[in-house]
Formats: sequence, C-alpha cells, structure tokens
Amino acid sequence: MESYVGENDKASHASRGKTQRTAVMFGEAGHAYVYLIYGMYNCLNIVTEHKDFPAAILIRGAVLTNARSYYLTLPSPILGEGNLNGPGKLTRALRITRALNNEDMVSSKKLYVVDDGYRIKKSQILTSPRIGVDYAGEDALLPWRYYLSSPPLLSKERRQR
DNA sequence: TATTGGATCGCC
DNA sequence: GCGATCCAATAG
Repeated sequence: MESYVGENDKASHASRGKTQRTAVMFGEAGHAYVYLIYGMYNCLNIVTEHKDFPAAILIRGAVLTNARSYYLTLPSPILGEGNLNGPGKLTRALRITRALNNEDMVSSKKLYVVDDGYRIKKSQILTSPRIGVDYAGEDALLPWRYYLSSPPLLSKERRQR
C-alpha cells in the first residue's frame, strides 16, 4: 500500500485541489476512491483522515491468507487471476471498478474490510518511495510505500527498485 | 473544444 | 523499451 496525504503531497491527485474526481478524497474516511488509470486499469484507495483533508491509501497488492474460505465467498475472481501483486491486477481480480467509487466501506455490503485474524510483525513491514510518481519532485522520495518482506508480494521488476 | 499525460501492465 | 486505451485536467 501507499499513502497519499494532504494537498501539499505533490504525488497525490488532491495536490491540484478539489475536483470532481478527487472530491471523494476530501470526504469522510472509509470511503473508496476508485479511479481509472491509463485508460484500462482501476486503482482502489481507501480514504483516510477527516473531512476536507484529502488523504487515502492506495492498495497495491494483497495475498490470500485463508484461500479456502475465500474461494467460497468470492464470485470467481481469484481462481482465474491469482496474482494480486499490482494495483491494476488486484482490482481486475476482485472486480473492483469505478462503479464502487465513493462506496462507504463502513456500511457497504459490496466492498469492505474484515479482520481475518492474520497477524504480521512490524519487522515484516518495509518502506520505500512510492511507485510511478516521479513527476512529484521531492515528494517522490518520501518513503510512503509499505510492503511485506514476506511472503514476496512483488514482481521481480518491482523488487529490484 | 482540443490537447496532454497518467498512483499500470504485459509483451518486445 | 513501448503500446494499449480513455478520460480528467488544463489550456485555448
């Protein structure tokens, strides 16, 4: 995941102020911010902080921790497309599109977060600069990407950065 | 109204 | 390294 924090964060869509697209980021925490990238992929964010302070976390990947039960509850997603190592691939596998933009994940029955009991150690969380935000000047260097050292979530190319 | 480039991915 | 593919943001 990566964090995008405030209007002063040059890497954030919200750095250009409140627009029709980024209005969600200026809203209540717990809502989904889903946007189209490069004309063909959706990216899922969860809005954080508070109203009128634009911030969100971009979900860049996931692992199945209890695959057997998820296979029973999810439509057909992960079966065919098992790789959730990338923001576009994750939304494609989980069928998350802009139809879910602004979805209130606190009350939604379509999209929400659950605690499955899986626990990680703090030492497993690594940080790095965010991916694909070279346009952001010095903010591109902020270590606001968080990922797990194990299991390996990242493709070979990403690991080498 | 027209142009530009992107919080990506997969193939060359 | 590069094309796909479309739309938000910005400029005119």
